Amino acid sequence: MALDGGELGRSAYVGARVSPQRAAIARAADAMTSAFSVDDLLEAVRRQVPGVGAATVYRAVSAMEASGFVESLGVREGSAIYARCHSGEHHHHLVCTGCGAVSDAECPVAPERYTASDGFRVTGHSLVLYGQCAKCQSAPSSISPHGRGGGI
Amino acid sequence: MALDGGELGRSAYVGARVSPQRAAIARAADAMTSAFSVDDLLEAVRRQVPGVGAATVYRAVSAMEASGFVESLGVREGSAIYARCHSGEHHHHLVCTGCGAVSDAECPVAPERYTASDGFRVTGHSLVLYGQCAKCQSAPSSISPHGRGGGI
DNA sequence: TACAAAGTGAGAGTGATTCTCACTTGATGC
DNA sequence: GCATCAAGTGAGAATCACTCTCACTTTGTA
Repeated sequence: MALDGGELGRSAYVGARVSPQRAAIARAADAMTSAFSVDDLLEAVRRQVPGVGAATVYRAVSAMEASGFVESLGVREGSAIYARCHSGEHHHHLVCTGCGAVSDAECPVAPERYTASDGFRVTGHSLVLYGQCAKCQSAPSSISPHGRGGGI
Repeated sequence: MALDGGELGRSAYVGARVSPQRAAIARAADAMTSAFSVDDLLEAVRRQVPGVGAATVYRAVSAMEASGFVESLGVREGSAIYARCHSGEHHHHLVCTGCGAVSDAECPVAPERYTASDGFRVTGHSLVLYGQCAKCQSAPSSISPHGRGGGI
């Protein structure tokens, strides 16, 4: 990303004020190469801006999620995890089960393959892809999907 | 489902003991027509077996999830929600945003459409489809997907 | 510069989930 | 039928993520 703090802040908090704390939170989120929890983010932010409160980070994460700057990937070890969205388009995330690295992926859902049972009209979906990044393809896994992930 | 309590219990708790409490929990889960929280399940079970502890239901839900009898659909209003899986095959769930009704759906993910970026090898995925059941297609929605669900 | 709205930090509160422990029950072998 | 042991149970305490409140500060705008 080639955005400075101000640009980053404005794209992270669309229609809201960008305080120094929020700018730091956006920078920290942007710097994350893997999926992160609010706690990870808080720790990273406090390295830049000591004294930032947990409530501030929770509020900022909600705002960034509303702006599409980050996306929730579900829950890991009891806490919500997020990933930075580099694309404004509809897309999903590939999460490495080895190191937690996240990258954006095109949406592989083929709407024509829905079984239109019981008159159900599908309007949206939530998808996370799990697998292994190039680095981890010989290492054991540490993150598990919250559903049964197997068998694409 | 045409399974009696014992059959149901054995399919819900593969390789584990089936106590009367667990059988009741499996029956209650089986009777759920929509997505349910542990609290919903606890309430339903207590109508059959008063005095069942919350910890027992949490343990039973974990066991049922491990057996593939139910599947976690993520989080709604701060608590985990689950749906009964009627198919042992790889499948997903259609969740009605109006009434919470859940039905099984074939997997609409087309593996050939992955963008194989950075050498990432995809081994699994977690997908929930949102929309409206036939009954709700003229009513307002109440459940929201945890990610941005739009734009299939 | 003044002002209103929005953001902040601290800490208490809430609620879901897990853990512990003494007790009970089920499965198994004899 | 009985003994044994592992697994399950219920109660309640503990934990932890997250939210809420409140007094104060900062930001954007006119």
